[in-house]
Amino acid sequence: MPKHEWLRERLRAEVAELSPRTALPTERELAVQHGVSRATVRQALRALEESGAVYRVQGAGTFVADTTISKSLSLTSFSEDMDARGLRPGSRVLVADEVPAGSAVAEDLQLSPDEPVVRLVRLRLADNAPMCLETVYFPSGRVPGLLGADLTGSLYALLEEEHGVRLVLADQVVKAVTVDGADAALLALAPGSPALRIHRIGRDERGRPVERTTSVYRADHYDIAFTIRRETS
Amino acid sequence: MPKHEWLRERLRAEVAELSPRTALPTERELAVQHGVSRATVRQALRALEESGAVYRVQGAGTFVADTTISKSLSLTSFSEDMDARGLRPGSRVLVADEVPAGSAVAEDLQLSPDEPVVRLVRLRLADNAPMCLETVYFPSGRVPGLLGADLTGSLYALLEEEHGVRLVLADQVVKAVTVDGADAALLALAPGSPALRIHRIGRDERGRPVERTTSVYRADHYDIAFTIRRETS
DNA sequence: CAGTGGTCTAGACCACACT
DNA sequence: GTGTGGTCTAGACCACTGG
Repeated sequence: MPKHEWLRERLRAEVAELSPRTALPTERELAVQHGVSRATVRQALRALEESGAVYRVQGAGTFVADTTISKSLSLTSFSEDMDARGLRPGSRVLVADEVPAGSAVAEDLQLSPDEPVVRLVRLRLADNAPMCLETVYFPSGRVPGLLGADLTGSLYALLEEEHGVRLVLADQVVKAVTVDGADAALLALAPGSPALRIHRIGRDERGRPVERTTSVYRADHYDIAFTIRRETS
Repeated sequence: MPKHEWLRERLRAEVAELSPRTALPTERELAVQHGVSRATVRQALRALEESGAVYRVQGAGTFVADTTISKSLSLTSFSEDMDARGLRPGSRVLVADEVPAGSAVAEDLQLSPDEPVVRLVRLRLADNAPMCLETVYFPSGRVPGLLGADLTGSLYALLEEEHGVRLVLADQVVKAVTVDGADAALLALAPGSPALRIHRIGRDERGRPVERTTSVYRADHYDIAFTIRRETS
């Protein structure tokens, strides 16, 4: 483990025990205390600042931040998301097949409309209650044999372990909708109930699209909480 | 202007002209070319990587990223948000007064329930059409004289210029709702229409809460688009 | 294997905050 | 003024990619 990571985690633990607005030792002191250079200290502190654990004031010092939600929005699978909320994730696979991409999917995944894609429609459960209706498309070429695997769990783990596909980036669009008809019935909602629709294009480390997901979440049991920062102008 | 910022903007402009996956010069070459040290080059490249303009592969090089939406979600005012969408922002002030905080507002702003807060309810317009219904609370002590100012424009600019309050951080919760009654009428929507409710606690550079806003956006004309990253594990 | 980005060092000077 | 974080340098070694 690199020194800056080690130091970051060590400081993160120490900072968690301190009161907000307490001053940390100076960067030069931390460098001496932990036997590293000041540049390494700064790399560790930069990460803590980005994660909202501390703030820095030029000329004054580094201080413990006020307690906040401070979950920056990060790319997670449904399973991970539910785990973080203390709910047990589950799945009911409604559709699992291979179809031509079609124009909309092809555009999102940067394919030709007649190229094959794996389609997966799942009802996602939290503590056995319907939470989200999810439709996922993958380029067939990136996930050979996927349809033969167990599709009830986390696809992200499956993608990484079985197909060497790491999702590291995603473009998302969040919108409010109302659900009707079959969707409402599947989600155990009255027609006209509000829901969050999240459209996502997941990408690998090189920015190539590898996943296109549309999720519809029950509004009564789901919201999105996160911390945002102002652009440094 | 620091060298790393100058270099970052210079590289950002150059990168914009190149095709995705084109390799940039090596860090050592860039250092020589621009007469700076490699550490400075790395600081500039790190910023470009964070903003999604390039990606780096250890052992291979630095490359131009695929074109994506790549707007990381950042803290913006309604006015700035509409400007970015090419719409002309406007306001109709419905309420502007001072009231006791009450328990809910007091908790969010870390005040006592009987401390005074400035309350502002505004119908926000985009190209003169209703877009969003917004209720804002400020601790009165942080914004003396605010009620006497022009409240139809950007509050963020007003806060910074008149009161030295810089919002740099916000905790947000996004939820889907349906609107009814007076809210629906104000937004020119049929009762039962979907809407995005955004609850925000804005904070200054030290993490102290200075603003509490609840906004209800018309779903038919508003969504949230942004790019997220996977936590580096 | 050569070359890349990732890490780390020891030092210097600057801009800013506080006293 | 003194001390802080912010910037910058020149150099070194490591881990990884790719021919």
